[in-house]
Formats: sequence, C-alpha cells, structure tokens
Amino acid sequence: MISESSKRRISESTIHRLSLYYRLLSVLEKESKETVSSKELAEREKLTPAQVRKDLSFFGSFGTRGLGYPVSELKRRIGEILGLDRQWSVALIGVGNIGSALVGYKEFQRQGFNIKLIFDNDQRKIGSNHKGIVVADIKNLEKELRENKIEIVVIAVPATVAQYIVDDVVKAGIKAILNFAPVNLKVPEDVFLRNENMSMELEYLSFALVNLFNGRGTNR
Amino acid sequence: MISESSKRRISESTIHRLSLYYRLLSVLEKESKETVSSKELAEREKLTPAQVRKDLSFFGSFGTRGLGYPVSELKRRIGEILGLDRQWSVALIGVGNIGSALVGYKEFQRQGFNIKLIFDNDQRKIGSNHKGIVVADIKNLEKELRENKIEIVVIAVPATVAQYIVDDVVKAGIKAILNFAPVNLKVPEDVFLRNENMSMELEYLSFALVNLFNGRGTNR
DNA sequence: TTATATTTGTGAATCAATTCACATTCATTA
DNA sequence: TAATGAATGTGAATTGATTCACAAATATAA
Ligand SMILES: NC(=O)c1ccc[n+]([C@@H]2O[C@H](COP(=O)([O-])OP(=O)(O)OC[C@H]3O[C@@H](n4cnc5c(N)ncnc54)[C@H](O)[C@@H]3O)[C@@H](O)[C@H]2O)c1
Ligand SMILES: NC(=O)c1ccc[n+]([C@@H]2O[C@H](COP(=O)([O-])OP(=O)(O)OC[C@H]3O[C@@H](n4cnc5c(N)ncnc54)[C@H](O)[C@@H]3O)[C@@H](O)[C@H]2O)c1
Repeated sequence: MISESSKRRISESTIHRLSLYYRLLSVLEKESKETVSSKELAEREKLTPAQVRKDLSFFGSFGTRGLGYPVSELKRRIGEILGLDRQWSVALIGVGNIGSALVGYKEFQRQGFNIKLIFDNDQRKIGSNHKGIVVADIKNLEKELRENKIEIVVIAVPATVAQYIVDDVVKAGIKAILNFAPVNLKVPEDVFLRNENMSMELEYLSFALVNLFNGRGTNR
Repeated sequence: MISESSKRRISESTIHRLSLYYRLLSVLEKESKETVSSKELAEREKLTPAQVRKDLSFFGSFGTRGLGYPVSELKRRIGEILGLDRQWSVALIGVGNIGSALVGYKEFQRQGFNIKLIFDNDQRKIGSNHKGIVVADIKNLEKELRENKIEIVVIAVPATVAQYIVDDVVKAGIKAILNFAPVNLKVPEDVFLRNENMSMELEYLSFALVNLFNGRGTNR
C-alpha cells in the first residue's frame, strides 16, 4: 500500500519506527488522547519531529496543520501499512525452550499473528497439546503448511538443523520466515527472512561496557 | 579498546556486523581454515568486501596483503573488541515463559554471559530451582545485584511493571540492560539499554508480504 | 472576520554509511 | 631475485538517511 507505485524505497529503519509509532498510538488511544503532534510523538520515542513527519509522509499525509495527527485514525492507517489490519496464519517449528515461550505469548495473537500449527520431530512431543494446539510431526511439514495456508513460519529448532528445515519450508511455498537459530540461513531472493538474534544484543551491551564508558547509553 | 582514543564513532551496524564475523569465524575455525579473505567473509554474510575491510579497519589492521586474515587470530581480536574475552555476570528478572527459556539457554554461557541471579515476585517461584539457580525475591533486588557484582540485567517481566523494575535496577548501579518487554523504558543517559522486540520483526515480515511483493526478501 | 499561533509536509542541506578504486604490501612462482 | 598475482587498507566518491527551514494550511482567540 505504498502510494504511487512505490516510487521511493522505504528503509528498514522507517518500518521499525512505524512499529514504535503504532505501539505508542495504542497507548495514547487508551489515554483517550484525540490528537498528537509530531513533536510529542518524537519526544516520547527519542526522535526528532522532522523524522516522524518524514516517515509518515512516505505513505501519505495523515495530519492537520496547526493541530497534529488524529490518534485513532493514524493508528489505523499505520496498522494498514504494516498489515496489522488482517489476520496472519503462522506456523512454529521446534517446541523447545524458546518455542514453548512463543506459543504461550498472547501478544502475538492480539496483533493478528495466529499460531495455527506447531511442529517437532521429538516423538514425546508429537501429539501433545500446547495451548490448544496439537504438535504435528515434522514429516508432514510441507503438506500441512500448504493445507493450512500458512503465511509466516517461525524457526525455533537447533542451529544444526535449521537450514534443512528452512529448505523444506521454502519448498512449501512460504515467503516469510522469522528465524531464532543463530545461523546464517540461505533462502531464495523472493523469500523474506528476518533473524532474531539475542546474542547480538548482549554482545552490543558487552561492547558498550568495554568501549564506550565516556559516551552514553543508546536505545534502539 | 578502540584504537587511538576513539576518534571516530563506531556505528551500531558495524558492531552488529562484528558479531556476525565473530560467529562466522568460529565456523571457519572449526573447518580448520587458516586464513580468510574479505571477499569470502563478504560472500558468506551477503556484504561487500569493502564493507568488511572498512569495519575491521576501524579497530586496526589485522590482515596480510595478498593473503587475507588469519582466522583464529581475527576471531580472538574481534572477541576482544566485543568484550567476549571475559566473563560477564548477568541477572534475569522474571521467570515466566521467556525468562525460563533464557535460563535454559546454554549458548549465552558459552559466550561468557553467566546468569548468576534470577528474580521473581511470585511466591510459588521464589526459592524454586531453575538449572541450579534458586529464584530470589524481587524485594532483595538492589542488595543482591550489588553483592553479586552483576553487570548486565535482562528484563523479562510484564510490560506493565517493567519501568518500576528498571528504576530499581538503575538505582543498583547497573549500566547495561536488555529488555524483552514491549515498552519504551526510560533510563539515564549513562545506562545502555537495548530492546529485544520480537513483534517488530513479525511486523516487518507482515509489511513485506503486504507491500513488497515485487521486490525481494531482505535479511538483516 | 481578522490576526495570531501552531503544526504539517517537503524540498534543500547536511550528516553518515557504504562503495569505489587504487597504491601498497606481501606471498608465491619461475 | 625478479616478476606476477592476490588482497589489504584507506582516501575519495557516492549513495542513503536525517535534519533543517520555511511556505502553506488550519485552529483558535480577539
Ligand atoms: N532458549 C533461548 O533462550 C534461545 C535464545 C536465542 C536463540 N535460541 C535459539 O533457538 C533455537 C531453539 O532453542 P531452544 O533453547 O528452544 O532449544 P531446544 O533444544 O529446547 O528446542 C529445540 C526444539 O526443536 C526440536 N527439533 C530438533 N530437531 C528438529 C527437527 N529436525 N524438526 C523439528 N523439530 C526439531 C526439538 O525436539 C526441540 O523441541 C536454537 O537454535 C537456539 O540457538 C534460543
Ligand atoms: N513469551 C514470549 O514469547 C515473549 C515474546 C516477546 C516479548 N515478551 C515479553 O517478555 C515479558 C515476559 O513475558 P512472558 O511471556 O515470559 O510473561 P510471563 O507472565 O510468563 O512471565 C512474567 C514473569 O514476571 C514475573 N513478575 C511479574 N511482576 C514482577 C515483579 N514486579 N517483579 C518480579 N517479577 C515479576 C511473573 O511472576 C512471571 O514469572 C513480557 O513483557 C512480554 O511482553 C514475551
């Protein structure tokens, strides 16, 4: 829904900031605030007002000069841009430590990310019930992904097997993958792959503590 | 350990790429590769050779012209830069879904991030044993953090209480925090705060599926 | 209705990150 | 020991992202 046949390429940072605005607008909505200025949005996210306005301007003009942006309306529009105005069918592969945590996380569902299928290869886990979902056998991966029209796959298996799993996921026609395994997965050009790398953030803190103790802390 | 009184400011992306190089060098070391060129490092991380060389050049010159970089030596040097040549004392606050997963994750320890303390406010959890660590009462937070010389704190409590917890953590003199709660925490300038925001990555995938279906997939 | 105050939306300017391109250095081979 | 090839390290050029600055639009108050 990028206006005018996506003239400009939208940067990753802009999209991440849209997520921040979306979350903040939800808070403002709860506080029954009707409008909000770029100045206020910026202050609450430690950004500049110009940045906020520029980010939004890529997608249209949502504000009123002299007044600001209508909170609920802007939230709705950003939701549309991010695809949060619809439901997504998600499958999770690997119900270990991190996989179990994700299944039990209600926030994803609230945002429209519905975990419909869970896979594992451990016979003790297959058939067991996690939050109302029966763990499926990884052997039926491709068939089940297709039959259930899964759109997003979350990888939470050991790093050693992640590439094999991803190859099968790609074969099943999946175009969006979120990977928790600390490994560089290879996917075709037309598949979106994002990595959730917790070690990286710990390492950033470690670097900061060792190197930056004159400078200041940095949020993301 | 930035050379020459940290003239240049090192960008966040450079540090994240150092993490990637570090992981890749571990793999190359296991494969008994002695040297590696910027070209090969770049190919395996989908970067350009110039980028790799520039990143490393901020910290010194580690390579040999005509030959490349010595794998083990470079890994050691990057480890030093990232502070992975030492042990870090970490405390985890909140042993719920995600907190339990983190406690059970051996990879952090292998990298020198040792979870020494776990806190919760749930009486049923306090005193119970998680992977050899007894859950402490959140009431003793400040005292315990100081006595155990904790350097990094991981926040895994509900978003509603995260700010109160962080305030206490800061009072205890902690300068590095990794936060999993989806909320914008306020910390003083001299405290490093990083946010691990999984929703953000799912939202990026959602955006990509809705908007970018002419373009291509993008790794991080 | 007019004047004043706000705040947007956006080109232009600036700042930052990435890529280019090449002199320099070293390994290797003849 | 000289010639060849490979790959680094780094200023310069380029590309991209952020900030500036201001005209235009609207709200609000007189
Ligand atoms: N636990 C954490 O906090 C954490 C943090 C960051 C990253 N990670 C990464 O996430 C991944 C999972 O970590 P974890 O701690 O949950 O590990 P885990 O061992 O607890 O869970 C892995 C799960 O995958 C299943 N599995 C293994 N092979 C499979 C296959 N071929 N097909 C289907 N399922 C298979 C296992 O049966 C198990 O249930 C790992 O790559 C890990 O490095 C974990
Ligand atoms: N579960 C996930 O997969 C996931 C993913 C992304 C983000 N998160 C975020 O991580 C945080 C934890 O999520 P969760 O699913 O583990 O929740 P959870 O409810 O399972 O765990 C929260 C834990 O914090 C403890 N707690 C509550 N108040 C406390 C206090 N004042 N002091 C100390 N401990 C306290 C609770 O007793 C509980 O053990 C939340 O902010 C959540 O939004 C979770």
